[in-house]
Amino acid sequence: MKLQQLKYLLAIVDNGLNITAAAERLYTSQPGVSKQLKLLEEELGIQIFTRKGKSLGSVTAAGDRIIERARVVMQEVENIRRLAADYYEEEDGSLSIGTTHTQARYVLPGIIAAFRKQFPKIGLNLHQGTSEQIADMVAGNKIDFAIATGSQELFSDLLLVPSYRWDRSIIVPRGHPLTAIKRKITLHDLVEYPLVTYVFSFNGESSLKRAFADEGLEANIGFTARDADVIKTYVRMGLGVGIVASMAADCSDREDLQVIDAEGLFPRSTTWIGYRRDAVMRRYMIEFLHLFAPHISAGQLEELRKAGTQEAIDELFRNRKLPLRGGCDDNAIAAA
Amino acid sequence: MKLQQLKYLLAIVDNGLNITAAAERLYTSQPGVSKQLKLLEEELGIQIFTRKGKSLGSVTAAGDRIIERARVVMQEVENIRRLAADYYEEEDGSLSIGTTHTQARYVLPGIIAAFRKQFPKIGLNLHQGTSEQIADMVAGNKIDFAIATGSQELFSDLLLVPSYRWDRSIIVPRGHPLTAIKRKITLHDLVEYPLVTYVFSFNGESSLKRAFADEGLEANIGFTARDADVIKTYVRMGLGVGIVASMAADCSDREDLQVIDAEGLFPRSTTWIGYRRDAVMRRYMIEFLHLFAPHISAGQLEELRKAGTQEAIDELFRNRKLPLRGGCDDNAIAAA
DNA sequence: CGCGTTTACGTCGTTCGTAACGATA
DNA sequence: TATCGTTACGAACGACGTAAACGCG
Repeated sequence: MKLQQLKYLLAIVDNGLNITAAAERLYTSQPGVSKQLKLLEEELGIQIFTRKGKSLGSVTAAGDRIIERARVVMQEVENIRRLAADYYEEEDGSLSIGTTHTQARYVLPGIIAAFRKQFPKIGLNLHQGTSEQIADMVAGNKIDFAIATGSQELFSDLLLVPSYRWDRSIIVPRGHPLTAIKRKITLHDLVEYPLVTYVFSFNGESSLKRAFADEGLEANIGFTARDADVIKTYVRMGLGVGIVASMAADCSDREDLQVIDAEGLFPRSTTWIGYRRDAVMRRYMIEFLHLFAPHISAGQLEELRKAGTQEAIDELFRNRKLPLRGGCDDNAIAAA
Repeated sequence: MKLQQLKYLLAIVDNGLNITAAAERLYTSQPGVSKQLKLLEEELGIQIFTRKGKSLGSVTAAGDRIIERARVVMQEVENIRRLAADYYEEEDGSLSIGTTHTQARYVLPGIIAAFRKQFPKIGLNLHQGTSEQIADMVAGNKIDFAIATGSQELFSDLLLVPSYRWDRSIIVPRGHPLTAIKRKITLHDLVEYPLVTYVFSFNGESSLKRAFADEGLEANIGFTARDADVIKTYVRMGLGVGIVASMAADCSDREDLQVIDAEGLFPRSTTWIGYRRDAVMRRYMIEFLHLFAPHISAGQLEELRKAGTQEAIDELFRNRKLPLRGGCDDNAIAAA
């Protein structure tokens, strides 16, 4: 058995049991891949795939379990490489992050700037998508870190570190009637206007709807969009009252928009950062984690590295107060 | 990186950083091993070992972590082989068991006979030793199953399945004064005579001593030995009153010895069988587990296989009554 | 000088890519 | 006939073993 054979095997699986496609992905010849698969199957004495004529049909039961193990092997081999690169003080490497628009646009810029400064030679890839899409990236081993809010159930392969909490903010054009209200805004005030907010994801971003329902009200959702920038555009056009994550209520918006704090109106959300439980983290990855969640001490980071189970992490953060992220000011601080 | 390089690396480590010895163990030439190590270090860009002149001095910090990972890789490769062999219905394989004398001599014979009958072509290796020695066998990956009583703390690498419980028996030569006592024997009766029993292992077989101490008595330990056969020999010679595991109070002894039940006099012991948490079990291994612990149903065996944590197993057996193993009769039944 | 490692080198087995062939829809 | 996998074969590469050199105690 050779590592290459396992690599080829996984490539075949990940390319829909198409050897030709796998060979291309591997930058090698198709007969070579075919032959190595055959050798592997011969050595093991079993069929990993069923054959339909000459083509590969499906994965056998034995194949399934072997593929599972092969992935562990390749992951550990990758871990050995990472360990070595890290001890070598290798300045080579790359960091791939899967996250949502809000994080990518409003939270990460400052953090990434700091990271860049510290590790100028480390490549950075920002993959943007919905929670579901990020989960797919995790499954395909495309990203080192996932950053999202809620949807924890989609990420059972990852260890999730709660990072900060946030409220929503209400944004309206300057001079909007809501700005004339001197007392704290209530949900009753809001139902008077069409709301412009995020598209509800499949899992349950409907916490917004529920907040209204809990007071016996029905929200008047006028328009939903995937990201805060789009929402703001439509708010500027007078389509309604925007409700976005506070982080998205940027300083620069305040020229033509007014931001109204909505603390307490809606449940607080928690944003987490997750990493594969079985992957070794290189130094720069731990540093990134630290930049993103600076409330975690170096000692705790070390504990996290060893933890290995979500329960251990949850225990670490039980009764722990997470930082609260607001808009304008926080981002200014982070960028400095 | 090649699997062979990792294999060589581990062989070097397991042979005290002696490349020559490692090469012999691997049935290959010494320069070959040396070269592959060098190639691996070159590829990784780090030193795994420090050098004292030309000899290997010690393992570097990076090396330590790499070796750890390499062991996982090799274990998973072995697992792939096992899976394949199992699906192939391969009748090849071997089963190595590490256990104590009492099990090897009095409990396992019947079980192994049954196993042999079912899997005549599977090689069987019985390694006998103290708990500590068995723990070493586990560390060196020499055995598939460990069977012992107590000393759980030595086997954190294994998943331990509680299998049965047992009491001690008192054995005396025929006509011994103790046999004249018609009521149930008490510890007070026993302190009158020198006792012949097991050597106390380091961890705490002193449960026997404690049983006496709890009643304010001091046992008169006349002689200790490692196994019941030796103890019985000395009891026959009239050196004292023997206290052994009930399983060791064999039918055949009853010609010249008398066995007195000591149930309740001493705390009950639990014998467990353990296996590596990260190793795939072949079918015959699961079958052996079933033979040894027949109170576990097929469904539970499947659960055990998936469990992976000691907590899950403990949960499975919480409030579960384990079989109680006596002497003569039980063994006769098992052998049948 | 003995022990253990590395270097050198010839041999042999393996892998790889190209090209041709076979099978399937 | 287009697509995909296998077989065939020569070239290049890599692993292995022997022999010899090197370094350390």
